[in-house]
Amino acid sequence: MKNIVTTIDTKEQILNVAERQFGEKGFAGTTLRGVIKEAGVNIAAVHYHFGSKEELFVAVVRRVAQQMVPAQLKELGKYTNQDKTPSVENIMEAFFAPPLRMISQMGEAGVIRSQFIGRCRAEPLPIQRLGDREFNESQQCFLDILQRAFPNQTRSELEWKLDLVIAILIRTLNQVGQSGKVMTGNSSEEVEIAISRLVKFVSEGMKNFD
Amino acid sequence: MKNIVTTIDTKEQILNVAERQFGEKGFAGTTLRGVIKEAGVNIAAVHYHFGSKEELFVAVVRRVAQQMVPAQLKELGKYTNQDKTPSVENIMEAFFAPPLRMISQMGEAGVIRSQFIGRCRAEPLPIQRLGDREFNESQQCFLDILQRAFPNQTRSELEWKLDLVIAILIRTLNQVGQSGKVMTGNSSEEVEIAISRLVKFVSEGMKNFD
DNA sequence: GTCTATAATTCGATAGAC
DNA sequence: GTCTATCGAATTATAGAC
Repeated sequence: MKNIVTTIDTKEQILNVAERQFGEKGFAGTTLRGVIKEAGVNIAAVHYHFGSKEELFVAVVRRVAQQMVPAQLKELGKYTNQDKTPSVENIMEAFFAPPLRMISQMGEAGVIRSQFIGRCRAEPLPIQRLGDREFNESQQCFLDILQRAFPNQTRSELEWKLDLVIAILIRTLNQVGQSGKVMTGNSSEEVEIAISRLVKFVSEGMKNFD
Repeated sequence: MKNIVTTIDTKEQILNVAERQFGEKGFAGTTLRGVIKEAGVNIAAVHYHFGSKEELFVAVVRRVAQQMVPAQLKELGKYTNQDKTPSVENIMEAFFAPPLRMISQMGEAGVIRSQFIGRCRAEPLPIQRLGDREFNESQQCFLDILQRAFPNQTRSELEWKLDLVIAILIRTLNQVGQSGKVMTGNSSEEVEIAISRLVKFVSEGMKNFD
């Protein structure tokens, strides 16, 4: 029988530090040597566990997406599984709330996560796609339900609007990553206020159509 | 008397290529050797004319800001110099229109410029500040006039809203940098349509207040 | 102003002992 | 799985001839 209580294993330790440094300095600005120094592990360990710098980045992205995307889809599922089409306010709340609540509950790790998620969309193209592949799984679902809510709008119209809503979420996450606050603070009440502000900010704009 | 007709001088050639490569690959992902290779100049020329990689980046930012910021302030000046406070639609158009019109008129160079401006806000922190210093000169002016238009809203409320509007502009510029199109195309009619869509998308959200 | 040559680091990745 | 040692390549920056 192996040890039950053990120190944080090397692999997870590397992932934690890599998430912070990729988020702070970007992919190109991060060096494996900087990661292993802060993680207190050997340089060869990163190649043993992940293979390369790029595969380490993908591993970090996967770990984040596997927590965030299901939470968004579950929240959205509340509305897709009934006949009545949800209001745009419902849809927007299902979009903003899961990542912001998750991050505020994570404390300091949530600040790091915010910065990493924001950085993913800011990466130059070959790297950015590595993140998009994992995160944009929910995007199609939101587009579908938006189409039901707004049958008068074309698909391409809803696409550029959702794209701007994503930009707003990413910017909000970036601010969390830099200030540690969701607008005014990090308590659950303040996070809920921020969510409702964001929903109000974008909902009217979603309703317009050409 | 010197030559009137001459080849593009080294300094400007470096700036042009650097703007493209910084925009495409970011600061950390761009190498001086890559720039001088594409520019067809010698590696020593960069240090002779600019001093260092970071100072070259600042020089590119300055050249961009010196064209964009005055255009925004001039457009905004139409409304600040009269007693009647402008509508939020007027203010938002003064914010979106100058950069988008400028870029669409620049053709291929405008696509490169879009990508660079978008990349500036995406840079990790020490580099990002180099850009903010030059671009955010107009931000305070927009905040002031928004405060006149919305005396019921607090300063901090207007600040996070303007921050999100900036994120929307940056995202739109990023899309131009990747697709070459302002939403649907690059003709002046299509650009004007895109501007009015963006204005309509954000204006209602600006009017809300707690 | 422009060039060659090179200094001085630093990078990702690997080989091989344990 | 973890370590040391190191390879080969690439980086910014500079020195000095022209």
